[in-house]
Amino acid sequence: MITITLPDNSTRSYEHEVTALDVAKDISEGFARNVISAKFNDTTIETSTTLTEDGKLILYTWRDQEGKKAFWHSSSHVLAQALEELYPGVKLSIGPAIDNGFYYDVDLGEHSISEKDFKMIEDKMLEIARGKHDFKMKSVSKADALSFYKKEDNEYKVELIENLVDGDITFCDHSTFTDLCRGGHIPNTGLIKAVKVLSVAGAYWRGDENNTQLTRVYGTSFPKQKELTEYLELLEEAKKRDHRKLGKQLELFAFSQKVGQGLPLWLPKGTALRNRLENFLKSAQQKAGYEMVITPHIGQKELYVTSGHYAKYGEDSFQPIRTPKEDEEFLLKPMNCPHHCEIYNTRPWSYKELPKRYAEFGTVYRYEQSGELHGLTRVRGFTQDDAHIFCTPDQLDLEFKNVIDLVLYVFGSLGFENFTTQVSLRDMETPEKYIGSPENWDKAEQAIINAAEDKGLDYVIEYGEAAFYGPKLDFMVNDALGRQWQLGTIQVDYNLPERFELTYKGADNELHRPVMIHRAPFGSMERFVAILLEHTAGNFPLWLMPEQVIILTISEKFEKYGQKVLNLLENDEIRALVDNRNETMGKKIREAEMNKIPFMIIVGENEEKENKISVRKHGGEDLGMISVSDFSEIVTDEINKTLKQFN
RNA sequence: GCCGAUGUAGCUCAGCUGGCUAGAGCAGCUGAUUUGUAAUCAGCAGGUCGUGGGUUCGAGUCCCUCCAUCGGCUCCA
Repeated sequence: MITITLPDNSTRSYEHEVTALDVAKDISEGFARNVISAKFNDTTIETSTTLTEDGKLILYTWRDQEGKKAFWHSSSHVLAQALEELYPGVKLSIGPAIDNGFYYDVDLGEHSISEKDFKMIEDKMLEIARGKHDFKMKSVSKADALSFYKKEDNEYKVELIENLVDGDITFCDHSTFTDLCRGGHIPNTGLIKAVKVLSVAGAYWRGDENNTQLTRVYGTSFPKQKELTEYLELLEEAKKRDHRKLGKQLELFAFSQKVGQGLPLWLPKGTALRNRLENFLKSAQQKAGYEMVITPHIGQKELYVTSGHYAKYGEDSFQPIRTPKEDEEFLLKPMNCPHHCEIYNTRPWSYKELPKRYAEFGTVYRYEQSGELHGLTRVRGFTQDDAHIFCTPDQLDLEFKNVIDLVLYVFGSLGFENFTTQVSLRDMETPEKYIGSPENWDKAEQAIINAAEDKGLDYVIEYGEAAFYGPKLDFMVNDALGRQWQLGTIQVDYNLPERFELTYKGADNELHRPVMIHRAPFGSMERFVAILLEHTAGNFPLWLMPEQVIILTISEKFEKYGQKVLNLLENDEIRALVDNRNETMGKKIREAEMNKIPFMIIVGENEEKENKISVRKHGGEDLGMISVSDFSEIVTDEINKTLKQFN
């Protein structure tokens, strides 16, 4: 007699042992047909797995994330089989499910795959899928598993198996194909009705660039052709929100081969937008007790030797600038903190004067590897909305929490609701990557976790993601294609204060070390604007829009009236321009729509006669004929709705 | 940096297996039109086909170098 508990806490008892699928059938035949994977007592199992003891069973369909995972994991097996058949001698390594599909890393040996081959791979996969082969798990001894892959001369699988415990090793078979596998499959290959090979890329074995580079084949699959088509359409839609495309279209920023790669040029409209963002943060920071500072773009090499940056990045960075003087070297600043430390050091401080909060929109230069550059999200010259807070250890907790509030205020004002917070800690396995004492690291890491807890943030901990001088609390936001980017960051640092010998006089009349918080709510102006573009598709909050209103004259005869309206709007600090070109209304509206201008004002004979304006919102909504002052009120209200004051 | 792909006018794209002065739409300029809610009409101008080299009687098209861009990997102070 075994008792199975379902997610709704209902239970079902059976005289004999049953499979997960049997339980599904017991619930309903229709449901059972849709069940593609299962978990038993929090362990992923096959739907065909026999349950021999009491426990909690969760059954998944395609609608569940776990179901999709099993579906795509199974699809990666099919991909691997197709690759084995098409490219004899191929060596398999790993092939997991990912967010929207799966990949398989393979060593192709002599072969190579390019886009031309995708169709052939897809056809082969579908051919295998149509065979409706069952996925069957079997236990294998470590010795047998090793000899299986040694026979195939597959050093990757051998390495994987060598790290596994004998007794825990399982293979999965379907059709003529066998793979080392932990399990979690759909019942058979026949459920896979639509497949798409999306791209090929190089990927280092075990993610280490010193290892062989394998070929990674990305794909996705669906139980229905229609769902694949919809997914591909979604990808096309996302491309339209690509900040690189919108940035060009809306004339916000540009790149020039002559200037150099990764060095963005901010165009007038982009600069207007960026300045507005900066002013927004400046005013919040002023209220939060920050003081603005300005520091040079270069600093003596010695400055970065002191900070530790030179030892860490010197070789792989922009090389020192030489001067006519022997042995004199300057570095383009890769960050602002050393400069701010030296500002702190210009005079002695009493604990009564702390915290000091130095803020600077500081432009920094980092020699990112060429393959990593990406639009405005990863560049070689960028401006951080940087600040460094120097405080006593007692003040750290409150200061850190206040910074969290500031970041949340910034994100809220810009409509970022779907962000995730990540506590980035050091990797204990590789202490050589970090500077500073373990005690200080412990303190800093604990301070961040405490603050995140107190603020009720829903955070994930990532080990090995810390900066080399300290742990971080990062605010992550996705771009249009779902790639995750770090925007806001807050970091606790006990190390630079030591390296720069920062001190303050305590109540005990002794010198003490301050603690330092590095923080940047936007992260960088470049990346922030990029992600904001992708989120809003260029329809920024009204207060940020470079152009809020465009006045369209019906014909050139109404230019005077258009100018009059413009002046009235300017008096109310509304940013407007007049389109008095000799073009049709249809064309002017079309262009204003494409330029994403939030409000279009149409002026002609009727409006002039009644001393009013006709208003059309971006997107087509008609607000009818109203007075300029009523319109100003509408604009002001909308701005006040999104732009709250910080306090 | 590594793997794979791409690079034709300001923008978006055609140009088949190498063959006569490289095409289109939009944008620009000129003129006509004076316009009522997503493209008025006509004309003109605009490209040493990313760069440098090679193969060939002949290269936008084939090969190599470099540069830039795109998708990944690694990296991300």
